Amino acid sequence: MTEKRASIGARRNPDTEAAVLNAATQILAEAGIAGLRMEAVAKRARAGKATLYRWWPTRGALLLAVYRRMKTEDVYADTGSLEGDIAGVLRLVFGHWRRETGAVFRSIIAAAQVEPDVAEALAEFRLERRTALLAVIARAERRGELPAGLVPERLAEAVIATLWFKLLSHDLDDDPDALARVLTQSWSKG
Amino acid sequence: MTEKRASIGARRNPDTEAAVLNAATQILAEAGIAGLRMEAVAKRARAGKATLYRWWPTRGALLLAVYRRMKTEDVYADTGSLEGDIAGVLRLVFGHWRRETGAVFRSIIAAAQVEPDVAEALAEFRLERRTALLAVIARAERRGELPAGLVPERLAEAVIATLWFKLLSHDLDDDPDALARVLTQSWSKG
Amino acid sequence: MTEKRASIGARRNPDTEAAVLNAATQILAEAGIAGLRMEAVAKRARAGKATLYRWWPTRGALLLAVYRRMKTEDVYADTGSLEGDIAGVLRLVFGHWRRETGAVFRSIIAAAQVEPDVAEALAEFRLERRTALLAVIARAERRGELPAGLVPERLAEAVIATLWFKLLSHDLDDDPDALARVLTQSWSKG
Amino acid sequence: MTEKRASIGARRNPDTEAAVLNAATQILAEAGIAGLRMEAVAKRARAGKATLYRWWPTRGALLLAVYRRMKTEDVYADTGSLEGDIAGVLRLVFGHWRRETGAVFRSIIAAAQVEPDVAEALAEFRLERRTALLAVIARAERRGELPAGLVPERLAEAVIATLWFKLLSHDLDDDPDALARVLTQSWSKG
DNA sequence: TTGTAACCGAGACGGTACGTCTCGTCTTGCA
DNA sequence: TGCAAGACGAGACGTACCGTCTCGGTTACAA
Repeated sequence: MTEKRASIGARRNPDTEAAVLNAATQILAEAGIAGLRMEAVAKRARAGKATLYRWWPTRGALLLAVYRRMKTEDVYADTGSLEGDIAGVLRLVFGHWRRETGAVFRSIIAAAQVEPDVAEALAEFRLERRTALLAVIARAERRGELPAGLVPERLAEAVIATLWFKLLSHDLDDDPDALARVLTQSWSKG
Repeated sequence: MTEKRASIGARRNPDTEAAVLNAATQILAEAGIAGLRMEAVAKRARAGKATLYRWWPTRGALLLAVYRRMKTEDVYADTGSLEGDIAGVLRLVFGHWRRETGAVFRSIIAAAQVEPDVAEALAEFRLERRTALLAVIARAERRGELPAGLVPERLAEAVIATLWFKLLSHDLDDDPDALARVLTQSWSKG
Repeated sequence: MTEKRASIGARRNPDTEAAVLNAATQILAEAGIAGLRMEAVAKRARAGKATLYRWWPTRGALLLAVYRRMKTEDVYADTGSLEGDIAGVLRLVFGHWRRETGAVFRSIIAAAQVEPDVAEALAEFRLERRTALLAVIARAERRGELPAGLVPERLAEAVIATLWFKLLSHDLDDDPDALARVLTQSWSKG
Repeated sequence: MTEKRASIGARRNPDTEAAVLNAATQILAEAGIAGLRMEAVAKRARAGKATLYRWWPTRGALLLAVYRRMKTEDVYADTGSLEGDIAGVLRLVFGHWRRETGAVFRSIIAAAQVEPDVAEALAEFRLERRTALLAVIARAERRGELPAGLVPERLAEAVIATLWFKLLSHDLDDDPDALARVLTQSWSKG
């Protein structure tokens, strides 16, 4: 990393952005969302407060930027069955959240209740996840696996609801297979 | 309202408690959780800040007290079928939340991510609801309605997950019947 | 001491008074006048705040009561000369103040700048001391020791001024003989 | 007056300092030291409390700043005799104190009993005055006016003691000439 | 003998001020 | 010329005491 960042002209300095996001990520890890103070982030990043406010006008904006940088592109593997695929999704997301991003996403849900821009971004995240899940369900449909009457959108939402609920309940160690079984109602097929 | 509240001796004054909870409820309605400042509550209730902190040491404690006072004892009607019963539960809770308590409960979920005491109380609420739902499911079991393999606790949790998700997604006007159908997998019976 | 003091009927309880003054004295010794809080005195004395305020309505009143209880009746010895007598007075008062009452009297002077009742009591103390000093000077006059033109009241005041000044300057270890020499102008006689 | 003061960059704003000291001076004049509350000063000066505490961490520091700004450079006139010079000093100081600074200096003496930084500043004031008085006495010595055995430092201290005593006794209207006569023992020369 | 009056400890009450903290805005001076 | 540095006004935070009050109980004295 450059020892001394400064202006690179009349445009955003990527070094500064990186320093700020790193600082915010560290602080989040150390002190949680309650410790994520604009002033502290600026100080730790050796950035001016004005600079911070210029690019991330609210705590929520900063939070979102951190999360976006952490988020990896999930690829949902094909296990050959809907139940297995859903279990895979749960396992994958729980894994990410347990390792690092869980606390941040939890904070985003909390912040979304207060800051409208975060609420908007959260809605967008939800839709993104929904789209990905619909692809998984469509795959099962192509396999002819879907029971009659199942509405893909409803199932996708139920999966997201389960994910959020487990995150907010601090219960990310629950069994993804059991959860997937409930969601896909496999008992009805026995 | 009493013109003059004050000490009634070396013990808690119920008038003061009522005044504080009323003030907090009003402020929550007017300004949301972000406007729920201890200072503002004390001022509006014409109570001293020390009094406030004596009985409700954190914003979360106050929030919980407000919610507890608003909460009515839900009685889940017997509709004759599990799907109908679950739909009834969703309809009832959505109704309450839409009318008044939704914003407060949303705030509680948000606050629970920061304040441990709120988190604890929220966990307790969750268990309470779970117990009530298990009673509904047990009723269905007695009717011989439950599919083989269904784990009541899992279903109960799925219902709560749906409730929370819809609350946090500001989607309390969704169709309870459709949601209940997904939760109880009625398609498998068609 | 009685384990539990309480009312002894419709009259003042001397045990309570003693407990309060003891508590106040201890607190003054430990924490100075800044630590002399009504609340702290009541707690330490195991007395109710109402009781405290009934008998000592202000901090100043309490301060005065403590000082009055500590003050001993000074007897100014006859050394045979005015200068010696004055030196004796200084030595005696400095001794008292150094040992214990100095801090309290300093607090009284400070409190007198704020609370009128303390100011009044301080004026009274001043007069008391003046009277005692005038007796010493009168003794010298009877010995024919007084220079022509000396106004006894002026000398008495100068002695008190010196006492106060040394107390407020935290300089109670200064030499009483040297001070007495200046006050009685012995150089003029050599 | 400027309508709106604010930051002038990363350094102290003299306008703010002036506003604060003006506010403090006014409040002292109106309500005395008991009314000199940090909160009130901040409000009246339209300054933030943080700003106040940044530059004047204690009430004593504020008091000192006010006094220093009020203090004028005393020039002690040469009357041709020691007694006259001392009388002049007393008259001059009494005059200042009567007009305006007396209450403030009294407050400083009181505050010095509680706050160590004020005590320190007071000691400094004392030394300053002592030095000025020693110059007056040296002038008399050059005139050959000083009695044998007179210790200039002792006389200087006696003058200061008299000044303080009269201030604390609210007796600034006493006759400077009579006081000077006692201090310089003119009776011994008659 | 029985009020009843004043005392007592306790501590809740509405308040005020404290000193700290964070916010978001603003200049300035350095690089 | 863009950024770090940080001063600024504003005001909420949680704490500490203030002086007043009511409580429930105790004791002494008057009726």
